[in-house]
Amino acid sequence: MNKKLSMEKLVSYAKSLGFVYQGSEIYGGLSNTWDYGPLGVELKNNIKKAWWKKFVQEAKYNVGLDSAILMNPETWVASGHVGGFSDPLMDCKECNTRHRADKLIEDFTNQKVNPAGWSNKELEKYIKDNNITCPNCGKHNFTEIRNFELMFKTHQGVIENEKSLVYLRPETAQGIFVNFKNIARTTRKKIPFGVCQIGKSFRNEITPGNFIFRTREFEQMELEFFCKPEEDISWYEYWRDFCFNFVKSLGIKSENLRIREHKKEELSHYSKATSDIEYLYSFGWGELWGIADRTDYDLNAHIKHSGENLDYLDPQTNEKYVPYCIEPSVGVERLFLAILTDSYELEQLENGETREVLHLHPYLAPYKVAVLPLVKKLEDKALEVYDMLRKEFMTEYDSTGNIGKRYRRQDAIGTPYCVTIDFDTLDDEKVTVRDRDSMKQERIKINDLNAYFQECIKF
RNA sequence: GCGAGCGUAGUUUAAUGGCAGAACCUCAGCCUUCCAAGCUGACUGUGAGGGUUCGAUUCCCUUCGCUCGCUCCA
Repeated sequence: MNKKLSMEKLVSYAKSLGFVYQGSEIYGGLSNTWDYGPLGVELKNNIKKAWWKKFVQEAKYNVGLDSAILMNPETWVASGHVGGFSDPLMDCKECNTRHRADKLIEDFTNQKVNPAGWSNKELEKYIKDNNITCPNCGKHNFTEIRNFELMFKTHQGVIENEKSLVYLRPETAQGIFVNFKNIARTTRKKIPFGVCQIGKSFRNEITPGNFIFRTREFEQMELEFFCKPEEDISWYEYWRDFCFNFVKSLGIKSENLRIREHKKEELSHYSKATSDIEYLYSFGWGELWGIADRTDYDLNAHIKHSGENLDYLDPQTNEKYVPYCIEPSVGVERLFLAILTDSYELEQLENGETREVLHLHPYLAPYKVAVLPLVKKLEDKALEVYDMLRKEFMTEYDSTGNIGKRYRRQDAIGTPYCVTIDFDTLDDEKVTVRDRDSMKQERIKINDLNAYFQECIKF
């Protein structure tokens, strides 16, 4: 049975093999940034490729998009990200707990006072005048209110006085909503249809952490699926199941996955229904994929704010309406972490030794094949095979140490197949193909290798 | 951001107010005909900055980073 990797072990494993390094390490690092090494970037790219294949190429309803990270700031006013989402927080200096100023007042007055819309000065004054105490320790000794701005800000324009404030997008979804009309017109798609996008997003999370699970810079893979308002629930269920099956098809074990339906109280302001696909990470169950029924909230918000008409005209019924939107949204890094955690095994071998194996789906594996001469004398022939294979696949070549050691090294980075050149190869043009999971071996003609591996790594 | 804890080679660790040691990894050479063999050698470290001291990896301060807890997560 697969023993769960501790996060500590996973971090050093990922680092020492070249999957994930700490960001800016030689300068002492930068909080919660991680760089993807030669193996990490392959795995990450393969995850994205797999998603794109299933959600864009194979799903007949969907098309792709790559919208800009920097958007007109009005976008974020319309979406509600600017304005309603910076919370006035104050810390109790006595017991070091943190509280929302408006909530302190509401609780203190039993909802008789509604501080919504108050300025920070007003909130602070009310708390001081009424001697509101900390609900945790009962003392009255707070810091000043600090607002937590969750969006990254920067400026566009090189000349100081022409600089205008812009934000780094906190979600890719809005890029899709503002292009709704463009896409509907140019693709001639009819409802229902969806738009897929992979891209970086940025959030000033207050509490990042758990390795790459929550970072301030992260990559999302989002689908915004537009449907008739009355069909939202069935499409919501359709995509939830679609996503769940996708995760399983990547090789993640079912017992480490579950679907959790959000209760009414936890739903966000825009959502009618949400479920999370959760994975059992080393720190416990955590959200992997969120599937939300965003209703017509976003398109309506942009209609109101921009004044543009984003109605959809149904060509059959001549009916005009604003479509509903189902959003499955997954973080690439979270999927990466789940896959890495799930595929790791410290296997007990019959001879009493152990080997570390990453049971990655061959489609996801950074290297598909490793070419290994049995001994150094066979390098010339091995390099010929290497030259041939690396035109088709990510291929590794290794001739150091003994053959067993090289097999183990490939097991540890998840390479599904090793090709070994031995002395018989020189006579019969056949090589030994060794399978990572079963450790079984098979003789195959060099000329048949490309076709053989092509079949093996299918997704 | 606050509180607590922690930072020694790529990784795992030992030790010390007075030469920082090991294992694994990596690299080179020898050897090696299918699952981490062996031999020889090499590289690499006290997170950063400042202070106390004859001398600091060790004590003090600052800072950066990591972990845990609290608040937040559109």
